Amino acid sequence: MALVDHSLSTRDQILDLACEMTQTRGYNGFSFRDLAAGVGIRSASIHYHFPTKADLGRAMARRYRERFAKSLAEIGARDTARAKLEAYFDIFRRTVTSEQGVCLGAMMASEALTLMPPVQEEIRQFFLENESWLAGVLRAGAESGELRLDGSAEDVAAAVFSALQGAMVVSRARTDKSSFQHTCDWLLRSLSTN
Amino acid sequence: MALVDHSLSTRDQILDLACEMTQTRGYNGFSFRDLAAGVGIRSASIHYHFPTKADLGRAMARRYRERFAKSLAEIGARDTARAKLEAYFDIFRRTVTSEQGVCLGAMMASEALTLMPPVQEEIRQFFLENESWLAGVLRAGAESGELRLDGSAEDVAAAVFSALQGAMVVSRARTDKSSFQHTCDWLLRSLSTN
DNA sequence: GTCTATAAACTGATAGAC
DNA sequence: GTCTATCAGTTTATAGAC
Repeated sequence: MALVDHSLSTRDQILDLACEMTQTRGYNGFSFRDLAAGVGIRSASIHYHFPTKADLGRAMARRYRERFAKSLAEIGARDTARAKLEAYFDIFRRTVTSEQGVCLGAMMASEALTLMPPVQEEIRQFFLENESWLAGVLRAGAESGELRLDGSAEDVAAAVFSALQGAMVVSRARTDKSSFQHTCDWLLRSLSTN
Repeated sequence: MALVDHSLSTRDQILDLACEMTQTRGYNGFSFRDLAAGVGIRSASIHYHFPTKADLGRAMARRYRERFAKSLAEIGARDTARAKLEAYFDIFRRTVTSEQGVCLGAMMASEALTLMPPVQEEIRQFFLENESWLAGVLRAGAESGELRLDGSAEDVAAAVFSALQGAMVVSRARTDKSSFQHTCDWLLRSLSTN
């Protein structure tokens, strides 16, 4: 578990560990003491950086969303729709394989009723940005003849996004971890014209 | 929240409420006191029916799996593959619309690292049974010419199941709740020959 | 079966010294 | 920024009366 990069600021170490624990155990599955033990300080010191757990939750969700937005902008520079989709799928595959966790957005959405409204809003925005980006990629791919869409770009984007999120969750309960990759492959086949 | 059928045995009332709270708030998002308050007894009395929370978790997971197996057997008697798939999707849509929650299996898989191994095993089995049933439906539909599969029945089953699970999670963070239905529709279109 | 009473551990959080 | 010390509230769980 819980390896932290001690060259980072304490605040970033806390944020990193909190994200990892949320993605693997859930927001209600770790405590300030867990964070303190991982970072190597006392739990009271966590409150200096994040007064309440809700503050920590909001900071996690916002940073995750912002980093994702940056990644999407980078991936958007690729040539083909297929290359963009593959790079996008790769982000989530790294989460599944390295951390053994699920998307922070999916985990927080699952536990949304136990979270403060500002955190819920960050997650809602995260989903919107992902589906909007995906819809753009799909639309362009369909117009260039590279992809075929069985429905509006928005609906297909929501379905593809849902499939990825679900594949991460399902993969956790499986001994055979290759199911995530199989679902990615199937999605690409379903969207391809040839 | 939390309306319980008082004509049932106390044990079943506890189980019902525990399932609902797990599906809406997560396994680590409710306490014995919450259950006691909902059922109308004291938290100590919960321990008479379920000595530990792990026992409660195992009972929830097992009952959910068994009820699902019964539903799958019933749905399997329908005529066409399409009718079976629609009835199957309906099970999950009821979860999304009425309880505003996600599948118990998905929630417990997300929080798996905080659960005892016997509970994890129930969830693993639940996923296997669902995907196996789905693969059977898809295979029969493909052989009869009703469906077209872009891949093995097992892989497509895993992808469809993932998409449904993910659609429930995503739907929770959305103001527009119709996204679940749109994903179901897209799945049916993607699998249909006409 | 449910109750009261209680335990022991843990939770998020604060005050104040260094 | 981090510490010690401490708080009030909550958690799962047990003992024993009714």
